[in-house]
Amino acid sequence: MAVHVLAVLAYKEGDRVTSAMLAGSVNTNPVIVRRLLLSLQRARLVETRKGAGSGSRLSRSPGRINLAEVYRAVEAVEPFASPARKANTACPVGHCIRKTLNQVFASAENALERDLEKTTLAGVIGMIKASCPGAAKKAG
Amino acid sequence: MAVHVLAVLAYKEGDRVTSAMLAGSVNTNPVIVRRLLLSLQRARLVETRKGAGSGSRLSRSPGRINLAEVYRAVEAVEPFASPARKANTACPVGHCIRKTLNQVFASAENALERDLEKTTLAGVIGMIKASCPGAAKKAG
DNA sequence: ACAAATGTAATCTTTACGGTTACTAATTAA
DNA sequence: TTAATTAGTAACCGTAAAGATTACATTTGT
Repeated sequence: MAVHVLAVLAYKEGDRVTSAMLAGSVNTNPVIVRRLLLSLQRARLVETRKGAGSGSRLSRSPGRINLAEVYRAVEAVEPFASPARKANTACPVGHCIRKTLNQVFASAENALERDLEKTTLAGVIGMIKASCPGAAKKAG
Repeated sequence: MAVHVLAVLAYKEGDRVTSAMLAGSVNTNPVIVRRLLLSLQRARLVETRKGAGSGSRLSRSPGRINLAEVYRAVEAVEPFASPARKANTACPVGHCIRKTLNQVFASAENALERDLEKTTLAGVIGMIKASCPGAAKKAG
């Protein structure tokens, strides 16, 4: 969803867009969008102003925002499940596996982010326009 | 959890291990382990037999099972959230973004799996033994 | 002052995952 | 052949996370 919102903002080329409009595109509720925008603000990806006639816009050009930044901004939980209960420390494997898996998963997540870094928001917009002839220029 | 179970099986070097024993190491319920083992069986990573004195073991040597296979065997949902509701097709971005994001996410997931491929179960066991002096050889 | 937006809290629903119990089916061992 | 052991599986519960919704305070522009 984060990428969707940011893509709309990129599409609007710096115009301020309200959470209600963004919610309309994502087909969700403005409050959901605002909560997401808070995360994106913290990551310095968007700028938001309150008040009449305001809204949000990208804080950088779409070519200078890559999807790894977006991923990190909204990443809620680890992509790999950690068991709810602690492993049995009486078992030698259970006792020591956590540290090992953390290493392996950190490496995998790093590989994921390296790949996401290759795509910018501008790239996403380009792909959308290429794959969808109708998406010419700013509409609703 | 899947990696944990497989690590125990690798640690036991081909001995058959019951779901109750595996559950003991992971500190969970045998039924949970059995459900997981079904996925691993479908992926031809473990062999399981019923009956007294039976249980599960790896169907290949630990050096020939990598974590990408494990990931694919137990992968339940897409790692990237898809919105519950469909995007608003009246918005040009909403209309066409899904296909684009699927491409990007497929690439990212591929990068993830390429990285996981680099680690085998034997590697995991080696890391555990290295990081944890107590994990010498088969205990409980 | 008023209208338009965001920030934010409270609550509800849905979904996924793990946990638990209970039962059936298969296989081994005595 | 009988009994014990073990996996397969269904049914149901509890919990946690994400989104959905409503409501309200706060800020800002006209």
